[in-house]
Amino acid sequence: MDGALETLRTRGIASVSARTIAAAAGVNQALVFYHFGSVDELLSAACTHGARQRVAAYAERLATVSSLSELLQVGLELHEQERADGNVIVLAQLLAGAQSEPKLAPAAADALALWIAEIETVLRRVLADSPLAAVLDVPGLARSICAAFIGFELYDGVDGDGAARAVSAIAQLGSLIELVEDLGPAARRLLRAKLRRSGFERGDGPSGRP
Amino acid sequence: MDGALETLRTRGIASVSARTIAAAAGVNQALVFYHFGSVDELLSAACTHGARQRVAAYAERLATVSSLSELLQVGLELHEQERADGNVIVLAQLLAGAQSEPKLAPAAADALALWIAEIETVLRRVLADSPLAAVLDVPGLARSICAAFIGFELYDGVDGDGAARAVSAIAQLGSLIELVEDLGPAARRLLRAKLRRSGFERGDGPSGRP
DNA sequence: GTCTATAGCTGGATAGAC
DNA sequence: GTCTATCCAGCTATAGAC
Repeated sequence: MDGALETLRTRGIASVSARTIAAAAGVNQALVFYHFGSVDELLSAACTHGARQRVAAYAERLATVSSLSELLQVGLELHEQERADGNVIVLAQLLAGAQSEPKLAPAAADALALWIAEIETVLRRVLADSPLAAVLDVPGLARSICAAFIGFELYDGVDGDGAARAVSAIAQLGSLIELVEDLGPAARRLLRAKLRRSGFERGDGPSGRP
Repeated sequence: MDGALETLRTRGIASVSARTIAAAAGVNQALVFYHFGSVDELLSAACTHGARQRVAAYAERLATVSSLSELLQVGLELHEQERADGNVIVLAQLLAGAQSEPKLAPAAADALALWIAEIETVLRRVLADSPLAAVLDVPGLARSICAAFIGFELYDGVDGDGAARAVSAIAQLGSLIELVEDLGPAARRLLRAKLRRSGFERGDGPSGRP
């Protein structure tokens, strides 16, 4: 599985094969089929395994987060770490492969779900005593953050400078959201009205639960 | 080139080959090498061509946009249209391939640059008489939007429901930003101070130009 | 469990007929 | 410009030795 992740990371979904993976792992190609049945199943298992490891590794760090800007800071750290061990890019490669290979889709969705659940937990805690908690769709935001992260890592692969600029712009946006958090109840009512007028007020989520 | 885009869209970067592309185009496989030299060069040319076409097709629509929520609306339309003709997913596949095949990187970066330039123009116009124009990094935001869009489309391929929820959460965020736009100069000063305190104030960009 | 060997296929790329 | 024919490398998957 480590060989599979390494191959996905360094050679991409297009170059992944039983042979390239076996070479990375220093074993024979036939073992892929003996242990996993097919290359797709190995990729699925490896990706789930890798995501579990990485999410667990970040869970401790994320548990200390108590504000949006801190969460943003962890995101920047994760982005930095990606240059070294590239776990998000592995997920991106699996997602790319899953678009046209349905066998890979469940594993990709599951791996993403692990990250989403973690982000959702943090987000809910961070927004707990914020006026935004009642008005924002936290599960939707968690999904957005994870999806966007994938896009940023792919962009970083072809234009590092551009991606760096994109990341810092998002950091600014985060600060902006914190500013809104600190506004009084009048502005908060204005926000709710505006959201409702735009038709974006969600029908499900924490406040709508019976 | 149309055959290349179609193959990239329906079969993904992992299944793209001179043979599969030629079959999609209804021609012989050898023509790929006669006209483009290699599969990678064909993919690069096709992707640039496709991006030019799509950006041009949306330029007219984007020129009518005069607010953030309208821009958001166009984004939602584009996202819907992707289900039918899937141009962004082609870009995502090329980005995935470019991570480990440097020959594809320039084409992927160029295609993205076309979208970024378009979004940047709209963003600058939309924010022209907003207090946010002076404080936000517009080029960085344009890059963020494009990168995030890529991630959303990939996510949509493995979890349509989750992606839909992510998209509507972002729509909420857009409304939130508009709210901030409508705040008075006091809140604006507060925002600037907050950004500066966080160390996120950009050193380059429109306001810093001599 | 791990290896070699092999079948049968698909891949990039070229030569050469038309 | 487009085709057929071809080379050889690499692919998945299996059979069978150890």
